[in-house]
Amino acid sequence: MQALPLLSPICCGPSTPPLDAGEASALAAKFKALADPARVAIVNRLSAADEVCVCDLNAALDLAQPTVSHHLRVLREAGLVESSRRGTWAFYRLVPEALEQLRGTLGG
Amino acid sequence: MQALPLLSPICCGPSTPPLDAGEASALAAKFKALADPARVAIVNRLSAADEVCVCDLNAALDLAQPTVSHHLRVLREAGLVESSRRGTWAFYRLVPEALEQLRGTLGG
DNA sequence: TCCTTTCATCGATGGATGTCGATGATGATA
DNA sequence: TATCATCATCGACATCCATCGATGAAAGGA
Repeated sequence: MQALPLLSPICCGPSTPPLDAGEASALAAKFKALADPARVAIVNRLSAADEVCVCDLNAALDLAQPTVSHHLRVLREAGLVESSRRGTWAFYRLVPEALEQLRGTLGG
Repeated sequence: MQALPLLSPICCGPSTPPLDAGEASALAAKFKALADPARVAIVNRLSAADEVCVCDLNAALDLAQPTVSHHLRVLREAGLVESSRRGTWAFYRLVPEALEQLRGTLGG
């Protein structure tokens, strides 16, 4: 996928078609992954360490374990985080490039 | 509101409380405003001009007029855009500081 | 005054989403 | 093997949200 500047003028005259629907949807999907307080909190915690055990998130988030698992899934499917298992534990970490791309989208 | 780095380590030990719930909600609310393809497309169009007439958005977006009005309201209440009326027409423009703050939130 | 245009609001509806208890899958341990 | 801990999935439920037709408000023109 190419760079997707929202603020850089890749368009528009008054009759120019809007941002390609597929690109708009893809971008919206990533923003949607950040559109929940619990997921913002998760990303915030992940940003402070290389990886974080799900058990720590469960302890920190004041939400039921299935709920945390659901939010992690949303973030994972959006490509913002990735996970790996070591033994019984699952560890999650950010995908910095994904956040950086989203950041680039916001201008600059 | 202070800077809200998601990627900058303002926290966390394993037992550190998560990002303040209020701040997480406020941030999530702004991301939620961008979590829809139509609103991404609107912001994209606004980013290409100082201001855009609602009539142009109606023409460009392939959505019913009340739907566009709804999305503009969401963006307005999130503080990402602002509007003014001149005669019969309403013009919308971005609030660059709001987008810039959101951008700062994503790291960098 | 009457009509048209522009835009916002209202009300209804179908679909998406957050939440959690129950259950399942997998690995560690005794 | 039996048990326990960790985490994902399932199913149900309540709430939120995108969408649109109908209507209202405000301004301009005939």
